Amino acid sequence: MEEKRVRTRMAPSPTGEYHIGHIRTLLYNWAFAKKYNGDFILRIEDTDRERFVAGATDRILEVIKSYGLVWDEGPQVGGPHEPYFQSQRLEIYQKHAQILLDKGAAYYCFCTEERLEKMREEQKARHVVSTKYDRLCLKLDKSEIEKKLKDKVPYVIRMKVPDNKEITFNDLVIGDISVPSSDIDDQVLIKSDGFPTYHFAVVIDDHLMEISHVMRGNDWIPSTPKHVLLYQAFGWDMPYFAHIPNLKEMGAGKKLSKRFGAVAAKEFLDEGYLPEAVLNFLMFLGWNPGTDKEIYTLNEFVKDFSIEKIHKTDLVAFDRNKLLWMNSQYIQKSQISDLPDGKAGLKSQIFKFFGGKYDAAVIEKILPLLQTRIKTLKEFADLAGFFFEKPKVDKKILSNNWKNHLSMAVEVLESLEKWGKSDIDEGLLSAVKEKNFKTGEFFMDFRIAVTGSKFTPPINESIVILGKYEVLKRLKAVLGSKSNIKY
RNA sequence: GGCCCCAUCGUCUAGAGGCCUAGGACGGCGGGUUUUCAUCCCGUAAACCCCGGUUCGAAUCCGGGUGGGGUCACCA
Repeated sequence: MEEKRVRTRMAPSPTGEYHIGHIRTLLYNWAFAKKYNGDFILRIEDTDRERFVAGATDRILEVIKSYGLVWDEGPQVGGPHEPYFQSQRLEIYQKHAQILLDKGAAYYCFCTEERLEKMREEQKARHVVSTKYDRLCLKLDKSEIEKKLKDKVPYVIRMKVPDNKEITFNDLVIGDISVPSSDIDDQVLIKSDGFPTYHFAVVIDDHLMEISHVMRGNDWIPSTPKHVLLYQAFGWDMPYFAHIPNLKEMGAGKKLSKRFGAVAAKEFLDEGYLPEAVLNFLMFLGWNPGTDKEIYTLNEFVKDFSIEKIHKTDLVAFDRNKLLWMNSQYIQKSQISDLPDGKAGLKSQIFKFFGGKYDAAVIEKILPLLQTRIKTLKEFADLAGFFFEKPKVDKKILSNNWKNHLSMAVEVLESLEKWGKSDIDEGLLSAVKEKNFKTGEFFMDFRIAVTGSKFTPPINESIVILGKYEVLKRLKAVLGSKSNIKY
């Protein structure tokens, strides 16, 4: 038997911002295709004209690219199965609906939404276990149908679900799943606006685009039987299905919620997370190599990823704490300068993140002091602000002895001939000893006077970069405003 | 409610009948290094949902219960 070429896909709907969970699913699909030298296809499922959001497609495409993931076929790049927008494939769906109609596997339905609503209410009132279409229009004979069609009565096309059939399919991560056909509604295939429903379009496109593996969130499990039925009605081979655990918020709640932080894929980037770090974090949400290795590049992931290793579980918590840790790992290990291959170093990333607000040369100089202290790019501003602008100093947080401390610092630093770290260390430390200051207390006052903060990078190393003139200016400014106080 | 799926530390997970006194990582706690904050290092607490069965032996297999989740649209 010939093995099918591996082709996976991700099919976003342009109904809003791209969710971080979608990036995770996309990543798995992408990696699986790459692992087997297959193709990863991107398809836009824009069949819902009511929820359609203008510009959403472009934004989705942008985010995916900003995470460094690329598709082999799809929008912008094209491919052998164009078009990749479902809204441009309407005739294809119509044609296939006709095939099913001819086979008796589908039928016209002229019921109005009002009637369907009423029908469901009645079913509920009678405590029917699960509401389903009552197949009223299945009783229509040919002439009635033709007349309604001729009169342009709005209609949908429904799938005719076989009676008393056990629908079984194999899921690569879950195993065999089977559902009685009596539990499945006569699904709408073509909506009254002529557009296909998701269930119909997805099956046709996956088949036509020769998708070999369908990997998606496990919330799709209940609708997979509908798809199976469609494959069978057409007489097509089914792709392999693999349903992966969905993401949930830590603690209370289920879905990821804005209440707990970023949700949209783009937000994480805006908050100063590195794409590689987010991806690395995402890899482990439902998958594990079975070793202790946790830091993974994309290439390593492609190599080690396998569907067998996907965790067979229901929900996976999105631990923002661990993401933060992961990001800090990547920041710490980042090269500061740009790499020879053109990959942006930490310096460039920070420069870009803040839109050029901070001078790149200064960023480069101070980064060694900050690399172990920032967990996101955004935090750079909090910790490094004093390098770029004069801080506000709250004198209330200084020690009682602050004036003596700062006066000594001015005296010592002013007399320094060389402005190296060891010169500063030695000068200050010996003076501290000589004057019998408490080392910690002195340096804290000194730190606050120069930076305005109690938590900073190493102070002596910082002032080396800040420069003698600037440091003395800051010390004198703090002293000066209080110099009229005499003891 | 019907149907479907799931069940190991707080979290992500390792674990495919004996290697489990259940391992790793994040987080927590304690300590060390340190002029602050971090980093780094060391240590520590913390889990097999319950009940039956199979077996010489079960976190691992089977059954039931309980709990959680998903889904039941002319949305995807």
